[in-house]
Amino acid sequence: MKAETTRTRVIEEGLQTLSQGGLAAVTIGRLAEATGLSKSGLFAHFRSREALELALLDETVRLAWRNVVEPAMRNPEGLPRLMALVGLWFGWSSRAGLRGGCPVAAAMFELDDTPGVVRDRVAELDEEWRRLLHAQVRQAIDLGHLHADTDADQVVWELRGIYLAHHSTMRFQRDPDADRRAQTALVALLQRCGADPANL
Amino acid sequence: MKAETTRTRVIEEGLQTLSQGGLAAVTIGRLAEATGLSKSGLFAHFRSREALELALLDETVRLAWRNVVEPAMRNPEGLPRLMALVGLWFGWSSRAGLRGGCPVAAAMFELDDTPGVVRDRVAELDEEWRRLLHAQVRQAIDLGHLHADTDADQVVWELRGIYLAHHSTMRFQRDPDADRRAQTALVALLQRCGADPANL
DNA sequence: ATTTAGTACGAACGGTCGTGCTATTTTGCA
DNA sequence: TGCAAAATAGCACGACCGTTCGTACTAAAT
Repeated sequence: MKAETTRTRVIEEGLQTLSQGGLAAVTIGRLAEATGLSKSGLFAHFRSREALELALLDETVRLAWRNVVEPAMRNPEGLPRLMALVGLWFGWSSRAGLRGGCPVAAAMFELDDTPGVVRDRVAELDEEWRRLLHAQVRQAIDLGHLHADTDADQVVWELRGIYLAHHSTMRFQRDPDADRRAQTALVALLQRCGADPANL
Repeated sequence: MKAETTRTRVIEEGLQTLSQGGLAAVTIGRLAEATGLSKSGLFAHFRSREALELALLDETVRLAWRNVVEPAMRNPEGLPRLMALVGLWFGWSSRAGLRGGCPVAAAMFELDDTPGVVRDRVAELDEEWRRLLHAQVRQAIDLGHLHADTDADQVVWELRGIYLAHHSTMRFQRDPDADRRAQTALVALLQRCGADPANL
């Protein structure tokens, strides 16, 4: 099964391209050249461009899980875990070794009017992520780390806003202040929900 | 000068395409077909694809100015004008007659790793917009509508986050709750800066 | 030892892309 | 009304797109 090696190489290379230039930049020709394969040789591994894109999304999930979710889950439930999760989330793609930005965020803006299987998958990932965030906020509320009347959905929504602002500040403006600004916004959001400032 | 008419028609059609599918979707062939021109006939108006893209960005600015900035400026200085500006900003593209999302927001995510004149222009627009927002926040502070120690840059940064979250909620998830969530976040942000709740 | 499956290649397909060059039509003015 | 100029069409180009095909070579299964 030498294919596994090759496939992995292709997907790793493709993930970098996806991260830097979005889905549109992942063409079979360029990917073949970058990996030293022929177009048809590479194509045989996926049998369609759509399948390649889905494979790349899957790999993105695995990467994010390893780099964000798993380490965050090692923290105690409630606010500490939420803080860890969000802290690992913001800017995770560079720490995961990607030379560009978050593939899912980019895909969301790229596909907002392009129906299809890939868009559907991205929507799924986004929803799963929101659910994960929601669960942590919920737990923080239940444990009394946040006000009982906190609107968890609103908190998740605003966290996404901070993430997107961080993403675009970092990747488009290339302003490293993004981290500080995001941290400030995060602390303000959680304090508004009654978090003890000492735990932020 | 029949050209003016035709050019206007092309740009209007192109703006819809740009709004719905991003810069990548604006191809000379498709645009020619949509306007009933020949590829070369349309091409003659702009002499390069880059020039066409820049022309579309210019038109976006004119549209945003008419639909967002001008009406907002008719409000009294300080917090009222800031509130009007932000209110007109969120979701402005649909109210301006575009069938898709904000062209600038989409371009920012599309071009984050693609250097060139177009990217530079988008960066300029983004910066000008932040300056405009900043000026309004600044004025609200000077007029005592917001706390004197308010960090105007931070406010602008978070406003952008709310805008992006609103944009993606509306256009990708197609969730009309976006308006309510954005309003909630906006009110919270301004209250944190000492705005009188009666004026929100 | 022979068949089978996996892996990769080169060539070619119909399309679309942006961009030139040269006609032809249409327009606005003397 | 005639004519120069402006506006548009027609056609061709090279490049790249995703995809298919036929064909090797290799490793595993029979």
